[in-house]
Amino acid sequence: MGDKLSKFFEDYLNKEPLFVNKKILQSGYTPENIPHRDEQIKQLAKVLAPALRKEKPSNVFIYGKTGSGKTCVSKYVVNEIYKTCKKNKLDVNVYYLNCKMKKVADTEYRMIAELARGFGANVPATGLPTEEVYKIFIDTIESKNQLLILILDEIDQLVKKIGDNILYNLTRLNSELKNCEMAFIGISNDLTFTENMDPRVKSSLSEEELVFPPYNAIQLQDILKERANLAFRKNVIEEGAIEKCAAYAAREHGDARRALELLRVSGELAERDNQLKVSIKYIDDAENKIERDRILDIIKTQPKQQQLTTYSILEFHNKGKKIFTGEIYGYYLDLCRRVGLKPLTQRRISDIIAELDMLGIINSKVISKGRYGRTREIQVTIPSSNLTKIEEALKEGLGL
DNA sequence: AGGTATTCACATGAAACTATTCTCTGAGTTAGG
DNA sequence: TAACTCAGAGAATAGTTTCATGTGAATACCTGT
Repeated sequence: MGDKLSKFFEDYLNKEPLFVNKKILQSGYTPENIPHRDEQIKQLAKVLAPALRKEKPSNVFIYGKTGSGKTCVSKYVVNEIYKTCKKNKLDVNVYYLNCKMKKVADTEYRMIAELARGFGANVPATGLPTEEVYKIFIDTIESKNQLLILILDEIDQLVKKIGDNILYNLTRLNSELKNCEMAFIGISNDLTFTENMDPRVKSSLSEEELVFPPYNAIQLQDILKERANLAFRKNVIEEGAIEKCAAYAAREHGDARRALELLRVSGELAERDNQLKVSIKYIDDAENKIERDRILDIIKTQPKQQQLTTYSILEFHNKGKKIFTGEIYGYYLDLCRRVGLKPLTQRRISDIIAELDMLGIINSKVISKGRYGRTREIQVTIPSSNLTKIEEALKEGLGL
């Protein structure tokens, strides 16, 4: 037994890995070269250029679907500006903030607190009035004469959640600052985002606008090839694999992030199977695995009540009938009794079902059954190959 | 037959409540000078 | 008297409950032919 294992490790070590540098395919990586975004880079650079003379550049709004290079390009350009400024001893600072990150910047308080922390202040997670946090933030940045460039990624999410008040406050802050200035780069996935926003905020925040079109399959191929060259050893990718990755991602509005993830996971799977090459079949496997892991992760980290709801839905799904809210609630009540949990109201379950829909675990649509009322018709979108694993995870989590 | 009115079974919204986490403040306590 | 402790007040936030209102179309109910 021990022999076998040590041989396994031995083999593992001697085997040439497929990857040279896996980091290059991971999502946080900012490449040196961004193909097919020259135009956008140039435009953004043009807008931000005044920063090099320490004048406040216009605020910019960047739109585009997920994985169209928004974050990548803005980080890249801003970083270049930062470097140049440092070289010329200009006090220009940049800060990147992702507003969607749970528990970090998804409320007004947390966002300002996070910004303040980013510039060195010490802000507690709770307990202070929001006004106070604003003051701390102002004080910290005002301690130096500087120009700030703030990248607010995915603000549409934040605004959707807590309103556009926060943006108004931010832009207004600028006029209260004596010592320094702030420029904003807002990044949004939602193209219609500014439409129902306070016009005052809109005009001051989106003085300039950039739209990132989605990549097409050919462009995705270029991106993948470039990164694959850096990330993998030479010639480990089978002919056509890259093309397939690109095609899959292109099908989903040209999401480069997805394409890269697909390629990375394919590589990981191939490596695990001791293959010398990443063959095409691994891409299908990878797509399956990504989806399964995503759902499994969501479900495992859900609170018990959500798990119960999900479980109820899956049980009904197995019976192969159409599923409606009322049935689920009934079954859910039953489950609660069995597990010994205090059941929630139907109102709440209704919301939970809507949340599950948002997460892409199920597909629900509101229909009217005429005389027999109005309800949600629910469909499970999990492919059946993944269903059993997920059910088991649920059962285990619930102790059933 | 054709047109209205009902009605069902929830959806959807808003507000209020609960519980938790954390700060700040000031009263009371302690220990050293 | 300075330093420390500790309870209470006040904030932010997540997750719910309560109350109120909305709604699409299958049926029930008319109506005049």
